Amino acid sequence: MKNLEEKAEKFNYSDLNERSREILLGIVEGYFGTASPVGSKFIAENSKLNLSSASIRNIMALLEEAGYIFQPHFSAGRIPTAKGYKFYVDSLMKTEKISLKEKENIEIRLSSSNRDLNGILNQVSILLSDLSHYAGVVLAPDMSEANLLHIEFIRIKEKNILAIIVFANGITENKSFYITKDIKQNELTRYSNKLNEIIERKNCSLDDLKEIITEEMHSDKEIFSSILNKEIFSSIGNVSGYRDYEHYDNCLYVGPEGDLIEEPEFSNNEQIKFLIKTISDKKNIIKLLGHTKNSKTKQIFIGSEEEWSEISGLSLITAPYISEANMLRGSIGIIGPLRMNYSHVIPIIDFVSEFLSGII
Amino acid sequence: MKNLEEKAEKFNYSDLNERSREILLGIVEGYFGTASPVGSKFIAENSKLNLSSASIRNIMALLEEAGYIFQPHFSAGRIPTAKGYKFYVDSLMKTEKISLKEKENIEIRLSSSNRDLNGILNQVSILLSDLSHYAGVVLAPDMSEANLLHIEFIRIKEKNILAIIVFANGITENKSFYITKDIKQNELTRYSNKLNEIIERKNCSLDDLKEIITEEMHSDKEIFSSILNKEIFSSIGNVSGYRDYEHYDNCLYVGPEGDLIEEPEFSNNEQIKFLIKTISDKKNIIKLLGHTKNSKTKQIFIGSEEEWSEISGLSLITAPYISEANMLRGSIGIIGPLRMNYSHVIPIIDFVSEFLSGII
DNA sequence: AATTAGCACTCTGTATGTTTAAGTGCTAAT
DNA sequence: ATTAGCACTTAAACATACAGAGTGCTAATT
Repeated sequence: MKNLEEKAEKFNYSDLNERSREILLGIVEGYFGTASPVGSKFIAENSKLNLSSASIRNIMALLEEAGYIFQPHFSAGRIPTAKGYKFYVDSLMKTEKISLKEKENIEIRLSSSNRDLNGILNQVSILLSDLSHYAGVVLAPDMSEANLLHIEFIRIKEKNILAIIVFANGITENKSFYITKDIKQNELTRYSNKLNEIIERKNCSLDDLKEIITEEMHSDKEIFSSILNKEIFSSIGNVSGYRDYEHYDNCLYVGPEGDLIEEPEFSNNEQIKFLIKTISDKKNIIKLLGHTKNSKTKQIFIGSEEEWSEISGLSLITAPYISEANMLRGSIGIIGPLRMNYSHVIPIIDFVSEFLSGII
Repeated sequence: MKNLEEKAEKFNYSDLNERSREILLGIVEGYFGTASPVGSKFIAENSKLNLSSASIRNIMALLEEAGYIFQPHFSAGRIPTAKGYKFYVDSLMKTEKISLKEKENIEIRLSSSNRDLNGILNQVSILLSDLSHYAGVVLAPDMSEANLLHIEFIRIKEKNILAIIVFANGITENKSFYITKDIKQNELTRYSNKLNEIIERKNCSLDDLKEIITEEMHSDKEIFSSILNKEIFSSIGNVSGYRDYEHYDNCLYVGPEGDLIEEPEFSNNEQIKFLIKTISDKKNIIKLLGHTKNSKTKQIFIGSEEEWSEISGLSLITAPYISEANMLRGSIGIIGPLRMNYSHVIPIIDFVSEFLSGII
């Protein structure tokens, strides 16, 4: 059938014609509804197109040849491929508007008085799960560039110091560490007073502070020539575990996946196990969310054998959140089946990422 | 068969005779190994008892009548009931000793320099999962009775204050809140200096501090008659979310359940869903861990239809951890199948709870 | 009196064959 | 260019047969 191949070759992103688009849309949305393969008869009866099932079949053969849909077995209907979903999301889908009720829900749940970073991000992951009925995930921001408000050192016991770092947005980080020589509390206090004075004067980030101190060391030798600088600052230098993948438990928040396992694609035992393992393996999800954190726009990862195989059979919708004032960057996402309700989930992701950007 | 009933009636905890004990042990351990019902022939061949399968069958009928074992269907072997497991754990089991390698592993992984409570408890939950190959859970302690080391108030913005509370063990809590009238930073500093002076003098807990302030208010009106006391103290009064079940996300840490779903009891789809939902529903687990937190000893919850039905089909082994010095109390646990490797898991729970008691 | 060999019986799981329903691709007619 | 019609393919549902595991009971044995 050379003819078929030739025709199919023309089916790329730019020039799927109106009829093919309509049929692909019918297959994707039909599959969303029933979770089972969509046949030509169904399309013939349910689409605007006034065509017989036989004509639909001809076009379906083309769409299959071009890689947008496939048959699980010979006499079954069609299911969208990753390419098919992608085309749907990019060109066919009409996103719903987020409802006022949902908006209010989000605002109420994220306006708690708690300003602890852990608490907020954890809450967001749960919120995303609740709203989408899939699994919400949140990647914590790297705080090293955020503006500081206050630093405090407290002597816990001999040679053991606790650093409390408060950022301008009210978010705090604690870090305890050991030094080689004991320092009394009042000396620590003098040191932190000095740092706070610099912070107030210069309105700077942790990274900035490091540089400034190196300069000022010369002018105020009494305080800055001690072991304080070297040891303390190398310890508090890497707050917010994100940089080291060793401690990746601290930088990814995963909401409950309870509703997700009820989806029909997870009625098979192997698939449910793959789902659980995929969600448990934070490394992969961090990697994908990392992509988005460093980009500036929403991204959609559709897992297939060829691309994003680490989430093969699953879809991950992500968006970055950015606090301009503090240079904070992180990302949020929702993990669901390929057959995800994209038009509902995407506005949620958009709104939450925007709202989160505002409050951190 | 009146005879059977009469004999079975005598089978209670105290007087299972040697032979019955041996057979029950054989069934429990046989079932541990194969995950499928154990028949009389298997016992006849694998136990010390030199009896024919027919004799074994007679006793099995008694054990069944007494409720220690049951048959999933007429011509199947026997499976222990919850009562059977309980008897095994209480009277038949010989616990293994924890290996030196495991001990070292635990010590290394819990000796990180990070003194953040979240970090430690999260790490423990993961550690328990890793060691047991089931799901580790950790209930956070209620900090209201722990001795204080330091309190600090920082003005974030107008009418918005951040309280940093450092406990004597180096664990910190942060809480941001709003007050009705703005207070300048230097007044806040004076106030916290006063509190820290009391803390140093009296070596007290947050609850104690509340009382002391009420007394001292009269002697130092300038500081203590302000709105500081009423508003600030009512805000920092309830640290550590444990008391309010609303925020139960903050007080339970659940380790990865990845290995657990590979157990043969979860090959059925409904069971795997029940497992995921049970583990996701933190409320129930908090309730059970709460039992142990307030008791002083290890506890084993064996979920059946009648008892602990919230974890029906699962087993939860728990132990409290207690820091005598700070009056801190919490509990840890491992969730697994009924057919759990109790003799291996129990020493792990014991060691980890003891070690954790030592470091917090 | 306790134990056991032997046997009929029950139930599950697997293999096998049959039927039904859904859906296709192709050809010939419109 | 479209469609009606048809032969073909496959999965799923159902029925049947059968082997295997394990039981309870009875009669024989120790």
